[in-house]
Amino acid sequence: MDIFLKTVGSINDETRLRIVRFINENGEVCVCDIENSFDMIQSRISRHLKILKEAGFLKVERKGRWAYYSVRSPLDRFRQSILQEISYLELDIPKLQKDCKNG
Amino acid sequence: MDIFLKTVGSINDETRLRIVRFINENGEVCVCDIENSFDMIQSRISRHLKILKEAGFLKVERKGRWAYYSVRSPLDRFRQSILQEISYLELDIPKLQKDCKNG
DNA sequence: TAAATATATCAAGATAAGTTGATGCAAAAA
DNA sequence: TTTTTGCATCAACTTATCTTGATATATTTA
Repeated sequence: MDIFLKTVGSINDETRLRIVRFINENGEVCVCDIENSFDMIQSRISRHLKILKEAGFLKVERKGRWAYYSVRSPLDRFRQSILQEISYLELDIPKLQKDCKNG
Repeated sequence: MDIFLKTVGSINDETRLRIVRFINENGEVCVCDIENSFDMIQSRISRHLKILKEAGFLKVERKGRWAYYSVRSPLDRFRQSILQEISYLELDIPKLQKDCKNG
């Protein structure tokens, strides 16, 4: 039950809907990619990434000083259906801005 | 997007999970059935029923002074998958107590 | 018509969640 | 080794949500 509430709680916020869909559409991105693409301060983004990760939607991989977030795979049936539902929403998803110094 | 947030927001609360599953398992029940079965005050129950109704999970039918709530039908695919997921949860669902004077 | 019953709603207080700015830390560059 | 960069976390504040008790309304019974 707690993990269920964590899961639905994680998608009960427009900012996180936008972030998780951005990552779903763009694949692996680092925090500064998100920071550059969305107009948000970094602590805010880190917070939401953590929530989405702990809810089972995202995974992180650290390389050097970067943290790369992507959609966790495989996703269970329920989270898949949620992601699909999110993909249908009218949301303002920015274009990926790759201004970080990670090539 | 707003209706999506309303939908996931409505299931982001343990009390509502218990109520919606109770109704799903018992079919049509009135507010006082829920009041008698759960140990909750009536205003609290009414509030949660309203939220679940506005999120598209429940419907009401008024007969005399009673308001009968049941799961809305047909339910779209997404809400169906949510209800199914809720049916798997470890939740304390009371037995139906029919102490109201509606037969 | 008066009292009782079933439900809805509102205001006030309590609790939870989101945003911001500051700070800490580790890896890489100078 | 000092500085810079990328990220995480914390405290303070703001905003949203939940619970309760009081009250309102409508329907039924006495």
